[in-house]
Amino acid sequence: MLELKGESIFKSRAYQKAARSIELLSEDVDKLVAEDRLKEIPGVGEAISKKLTELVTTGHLEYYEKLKGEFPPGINILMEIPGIGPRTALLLSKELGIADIDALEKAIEDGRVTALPRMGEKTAQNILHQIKAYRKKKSEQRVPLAIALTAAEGLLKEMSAVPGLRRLSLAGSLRRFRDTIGDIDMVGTSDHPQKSLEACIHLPAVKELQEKGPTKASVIIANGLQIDLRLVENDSFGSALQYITGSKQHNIDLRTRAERLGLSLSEYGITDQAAGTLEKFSSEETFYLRQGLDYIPPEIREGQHEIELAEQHALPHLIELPDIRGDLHMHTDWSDGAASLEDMVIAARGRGYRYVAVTDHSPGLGIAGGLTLDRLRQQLELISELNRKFPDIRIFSGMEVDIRANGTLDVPDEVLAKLDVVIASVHSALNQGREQMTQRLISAVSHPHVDILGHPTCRLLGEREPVEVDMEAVFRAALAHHTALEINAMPSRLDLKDTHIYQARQMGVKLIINTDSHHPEHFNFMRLGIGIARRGWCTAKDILNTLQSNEFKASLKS
DNA sequence: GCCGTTTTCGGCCCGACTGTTTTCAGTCG
Repeated sequence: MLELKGESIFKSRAYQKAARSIELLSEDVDKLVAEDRLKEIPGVGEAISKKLTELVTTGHLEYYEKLKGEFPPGINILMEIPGIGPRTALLLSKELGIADIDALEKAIEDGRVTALPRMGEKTAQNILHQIKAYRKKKSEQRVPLAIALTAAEGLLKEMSAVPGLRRLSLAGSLRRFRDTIGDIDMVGTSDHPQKSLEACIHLPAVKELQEKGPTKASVIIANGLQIDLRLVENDSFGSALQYITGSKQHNIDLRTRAERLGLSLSEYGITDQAAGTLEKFSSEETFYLRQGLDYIPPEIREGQHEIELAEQHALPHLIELPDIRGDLHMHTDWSDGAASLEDMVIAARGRGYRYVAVTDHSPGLGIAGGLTLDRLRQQLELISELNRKFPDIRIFSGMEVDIRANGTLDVPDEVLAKLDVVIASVHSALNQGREQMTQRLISAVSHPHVDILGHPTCRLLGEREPVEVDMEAVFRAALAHHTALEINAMPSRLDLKDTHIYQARQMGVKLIINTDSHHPEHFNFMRLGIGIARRGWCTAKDILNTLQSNEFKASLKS
């Protein structure tokens, strides 16, 4: 609305910057308001801090309501259509009185839109097309990371056969391992960019062409995902990959800093502004190095304080997949898993793990074939037997115990005491209020036999919102009782999420990355867990299952 | 509206693609 009003573009940009900072915050805004610390948020100054305070304390913002009153209704809705920005929205509203998408569709169909200045037939048809896509997309929204990753890797394979293509990499939010993905960005180099691009848009996977220029094309693939492909000269691959990987805020911070050094950054390289010369970079490492910065891993390029630390050579060494020595959450055909206990152990062993925990469901989850205590005793015998059979991997006994609505566990203490690893998780009564849920999780992590809190917020990406809970209070309790919090790497969960991981790690809470495997193939999910742990700035020492077997056992509470 | 080893005023990342005009505005990432 500020843009429509003709206010300085930098004013609306300031609000956007502040909004992004708040999204990345690991603390509650409410808390910062209460403690009068809003101005610590980058991009929040006097004015925005006042407005945030009003919004948080009253649930209402006078400034916003007043602003809204100055415009015809529906302008914001029009701007949700790709291709319609503030100028076009205002034009449509002022000239034709259009206030919603249906009216816009009608106006295009009867030719009123084409009659406007700078609006031709093609523009009108494009908007019509975008309206259809928008209506479809509204129900789909962003796609979970794993789905986009699988699609992207399939596509990379197909593209490796395209003639002329040399280097090719994923970029954008997918490369940064964000938990949900809007579209898939790729960067490549080619000896014949035009020809290669042409070949790419005709790949079997491509369903629809969005746009295509000499160096860039956008297509839609079969599952509805949009792919943006950019081709550059081989010499510029490093700067292009960096630029397209983002994030937006990271790039703005980087370029602002470069400006002070007399340098101008673009996807083509670095221009020395005094000399007017362009220097090209074929790798990201040299691109960062030229600016006096250490290499910054994609997962933490979010415009927090990564540039400052890269400048001081003080970035942490983030955890990597080979650091993981065991997986402590899996299900077998004793409950709802798909494979036998032995096959699951063999799969874990095949990945080079030194230890695993067998954690089938407890009796409370009848629906998931939860183990009766009698069956558990039988399983413990089998585990002893397999421990003798496979001396090169330690098999811990365990259970994923259900946290009842009142915070108690559905397995007696004397049984839990016999197990090596106890995970406690919420599976029911997910709609409890914040107070009650917080108390429930605190009871669980405070329990003397609970080693790990499983999938703490119970979210399912694109399906179910996280439970209402004061995570910081849960972190404090976990810290006090030496209970680890799980980073559940199942594609649909990724729970804890990145900002929670960041906060928990800073507080000193121990974390553990588990796949919650129900099938031997599921152990592959570990790399997703690693990705979001890296987004939370985790090093190997922040994650318990990087420890050696004996050290790991010793680190557990029980 | 924010922010400061150039600054409390005057800057604010930079370029591609489309469509409609004939040199560029609007939008997007």
